[in-house]
Amino acid sequence: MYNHREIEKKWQKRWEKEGIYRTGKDSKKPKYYILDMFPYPSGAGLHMGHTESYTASDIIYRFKTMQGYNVLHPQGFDSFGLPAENYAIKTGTHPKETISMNAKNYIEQMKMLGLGHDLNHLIYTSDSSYYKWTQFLFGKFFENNLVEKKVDIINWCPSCNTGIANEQVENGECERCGAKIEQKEIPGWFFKITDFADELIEGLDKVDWPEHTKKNQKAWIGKSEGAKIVFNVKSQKSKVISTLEVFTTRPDTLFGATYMVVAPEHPLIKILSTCHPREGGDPENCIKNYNEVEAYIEKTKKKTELERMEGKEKTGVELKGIKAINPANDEEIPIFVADYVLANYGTGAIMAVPAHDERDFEFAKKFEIEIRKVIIDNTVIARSRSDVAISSSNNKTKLMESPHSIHDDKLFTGNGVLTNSDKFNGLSSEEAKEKITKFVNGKLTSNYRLRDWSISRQRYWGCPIPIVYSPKGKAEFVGKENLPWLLPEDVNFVPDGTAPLAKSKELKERTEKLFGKGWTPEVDTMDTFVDSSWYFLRYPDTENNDEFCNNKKLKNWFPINLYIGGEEHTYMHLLYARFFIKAMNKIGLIDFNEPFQKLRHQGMVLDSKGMKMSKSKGNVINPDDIVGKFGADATRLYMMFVGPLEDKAMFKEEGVTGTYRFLEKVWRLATDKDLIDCGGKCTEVLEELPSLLHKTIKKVGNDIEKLHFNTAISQMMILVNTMNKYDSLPKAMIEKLLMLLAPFAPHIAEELWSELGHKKSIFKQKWPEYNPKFIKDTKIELIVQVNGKVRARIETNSDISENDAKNLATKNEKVGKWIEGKKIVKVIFVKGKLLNIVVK
RNA sequence: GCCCGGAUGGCGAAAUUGGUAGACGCGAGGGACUUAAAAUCCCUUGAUAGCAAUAUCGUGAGAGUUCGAUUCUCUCUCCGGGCACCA
Repeated sequence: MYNHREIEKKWQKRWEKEGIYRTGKDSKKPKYYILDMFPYPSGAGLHMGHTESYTASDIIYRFKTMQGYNVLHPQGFDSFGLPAENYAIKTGTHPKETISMNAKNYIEQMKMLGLGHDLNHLIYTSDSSYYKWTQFLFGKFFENNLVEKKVDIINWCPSCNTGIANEQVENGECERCGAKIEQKEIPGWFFKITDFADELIEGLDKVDWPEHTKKNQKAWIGKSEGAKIVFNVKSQKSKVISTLEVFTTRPDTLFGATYMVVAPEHPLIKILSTCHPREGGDPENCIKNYNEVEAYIEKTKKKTELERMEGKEKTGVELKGIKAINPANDEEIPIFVADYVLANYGTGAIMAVPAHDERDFEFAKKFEIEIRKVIIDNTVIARSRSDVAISSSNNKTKLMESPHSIHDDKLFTGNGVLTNSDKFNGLSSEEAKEKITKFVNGKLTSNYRLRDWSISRQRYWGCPIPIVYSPKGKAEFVGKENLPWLLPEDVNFVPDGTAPLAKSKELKERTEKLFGKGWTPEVDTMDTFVDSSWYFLRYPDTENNDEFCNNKKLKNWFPINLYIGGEEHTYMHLLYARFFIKAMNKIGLIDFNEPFQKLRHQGMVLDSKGMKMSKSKGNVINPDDIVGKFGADATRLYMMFVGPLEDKAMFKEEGVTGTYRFLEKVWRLATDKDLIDCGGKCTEVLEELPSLLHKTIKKVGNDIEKLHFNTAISQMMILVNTMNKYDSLPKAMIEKLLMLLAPFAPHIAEELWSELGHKKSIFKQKWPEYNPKFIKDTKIELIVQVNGKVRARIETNSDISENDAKNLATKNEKVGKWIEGKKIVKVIFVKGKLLNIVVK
C-alpha cells in the first residue's frame, strides 16, 4: 500500500543526512543555475503560489542534475521589510526574532514539499554578513557617481512616515499600508537608474524572456523621442526675464503653439512670484495675479491623485503679467499653470498646440485660446487629390485651403504635412521635426517615463545607508573597513515622524568615535528592493568574508540559466536587478550585463471558483493541509498538472485526488506486477510498450525543457495506464518510468527505486535516453479527406507513396460514396498522415 | 482611454510547421466485485437526429486567405491584468 506519510518523511531525512542537495564543487560538469525568487518570511508561511513555482524549479533542478549538470539551486530570505517592523511595533517582538521564527517555518515547509534547495547556503538579507555587501555595493555606486542625494518631490506615505518609490504607489495609495500618498519635497538618496534607460531597453533583445514581459518593461521605461526647446519669458516691460524649457515629441507643430503650461510645482512660478526692487526687479516684472495662482496651486496640492483622475475637466490659471515668446515666429503667447501638466515628467512645462493635441485642444476651447492648424492629414490630402483630379483642378494651394481652413477647430493628432509654418510649409512632419528644432536652437533628445530610484526609507528594519556627514554636511561613504555598518539595536522604532535610526545613541557615538566630533550618521535605511537586486550574486559564495562573490565563481555561475517568479515583479524587482547588474558591470565588478538569461513566470493560484485567495475571504488554502492529506508528491504533481505554469491555476482538491490515484497506480505497477528480468531483450517481450516508453522518454524530457509540465505528466499517465494492462512487465521498463517520474514525485520514485533493490539514489542515475528506432511507427492510420472533410481512416504502412495512397483511398467504399460521379480536381498528400481529394 | 494577456465539453485542459478538435485528469451516468459500503476495475460522456451504421453542426462573434483554419489576416464582443492627463 502506498503510504505517503511514511515514505516522504523517511526520504526527506535520508536525503538531508546524505547531503544530496549540496552543490558540487570544482566540478568538470557543465553548470546550470536555476533560481527561485526568494520569499519574504511572513507569518503566514508558504502559500500555494510558492508551492507551484518552487516545484517547477525543483523539477528543473532534479532533471538537470540527472542530465549530468552541476546545478546551483539555492534559497534564501528577503528578510528586511515592513511587516516584521509593524509586527514589532504592535507586539514588541524584535524583527530579528520574528524573521528567524518565520524562516524556520518556511524551511520546514520547503523540506516537507521535498524541495531540493541547498539549505547549507541560505541567505538572509537582514544578516550583517549579507548586508555588509549591500553596503559595499552602495559604496561602490557612491564612489562611481551612480547614487546621489537630492531634494526631490517624492511620494510620501503619511502613515508609514516614509518616502516610497513611484513603483510602490498603487492607485494613489501606499502599496504596503493603503494610506493616501502625498507629494513631499524631502532630501534622499537616489540610484541613477535613468542613466541606464537605453541599456535597459536594448538589453532585453538578448535575453529569453516572455515577449509581453519585455514589452511591459519597455513601456515602463517609456522612452519617447522629441526635442527640448527653450522659450523666452518676458514681462510687461518687454524685457526677457526668464526662460522656459519644454520637452515635446512634436517640434514640427511649434508654429501652432499658441500658449504654454507649467506644472503647479514648476520653479518658474516661485521665481516670478516676488519682484522686489532690491533683487533688481520691479512689480512690472512678475506674475501680477500671484494670489490667484497660489490659491490654484494650493487647491491642486490638496487634491488626491484619485480626485485628479476623476475630474478630467481641465483647470488652470493664466500667469498674468508675463508672456512667452514662441521662438519659431516670435509671437507672444500666454503662460498658464495647470495640473494637467506633471512636474516630474519631461521638464514640467509644455508648449501647447491645441490643434494637434487632445488635452491642449480641450484646454484651449475652455479658455478660448486660438487653435491654429499647422499639420494637414496626409490621408485626407490623398483623398482630396483624387477629388481634385476629377474636377481637373490639381492646384496645391487650393487644396490646402479647402476643405481645411487654417483656423478651423478640428483636432488632428497624427503626422502629416506642414502648413501655416512659414518656410517649413509643405514638409512632412518627420522632416520638419529635425529642421524646426534646429531653426530654434533646440536639441533633439529622448525623454523617459522612468524616474531615478528613490531608496531612502525612514524606517528601522532595513539596511543602514553607509554614509556619514562631515560637520560641514558633506556626505561620505563610511569605508569598506567599517562594514558592516551595523543596524543599531538601541532604537525604539515606534513611528513618530523622525527616522528611527536618528534616535540611536550608539549610532551617533559610533560615528563620532570613528570620524571625529561633529560627524553625524545618515539615519535612513534602504528600500528593501536594494537587498533583492543582487542577492543571486551571493549564492555561489555565501561564506566569503572578503568579497561579495569570488571572481572565479562569478565567471562560472553567471548569467543565471533560468529564473522563475511572478509576473508582478516586472516593473520593480526585475528592473532594479537588471540595473544593478548593468551598474556593477560599468564599474567593473562583474563582466556580464544581464543577470537572467531565461525568465519564466508562474501564474496566480486561485481558489476553486477562480477567486484570489485572501485571509479576509477565508478561502486561503494552506500547503501543509494538502500535503498532510495527499502527500508532497501528489501535491507537487497536481500543481504541475493543473495547467501551463504561466497560466492562472484554480486549485481544486478533487484534482489532487487524481494525481494521488496516479501515484497509487505507479505503486501497484512496481509492487504487484510480475517483473521480468529480460536483460537487453525486453523489447521483444511486449508489443506496444517499447514504442510508447521511448515516446514517453522523449516527450517528458522535451516538455520539462520547455516547462510544459502538464503535458509531461499526462504522457506518463498514458504510459502507466497502458503498462497496467499487463500482468508481467520488464523490470527495466519500470525503472525507466521511475526515473522519468523522479523529478516530479521524488519520494515515491526513490522509495520504489530502492524497493527494486538499488542502493544508490535514483537522483544519481543518468536521465534515460530514447531510441529513435522505437519511436518510428511502421503502421499508421491514413486520414482520407474529401474536400477537407475526414471521410475515412485507412490502416496502412507509414511510408506509403502518394500513388498507392490514392489508389487505396479511391477504392475505399466510404470514400467512394463522396467522389462518385465527381471530377477529381486535385490531390493533396501529406506523407504518413493525410490524403485530401478535392472534387468538383 | 491606452498597453499586455486570454476566450476550446459540465470543469481544468491538449492539439510539432496550417493537416484526425477535445489527449490526460476531474466530475457525471451505467456496470463488475461486495451481505453492504469504500477502494479498485470495465464501459459511456461536445451538441443534434437516429436502434444503428452514419450525417449535420461545433474551438467567443463575423468576414477573409486556403484543398484544408483552434492555428494566419482583418473587424467586433466579452473576461483578466497593468498604466492612466507621459507633452
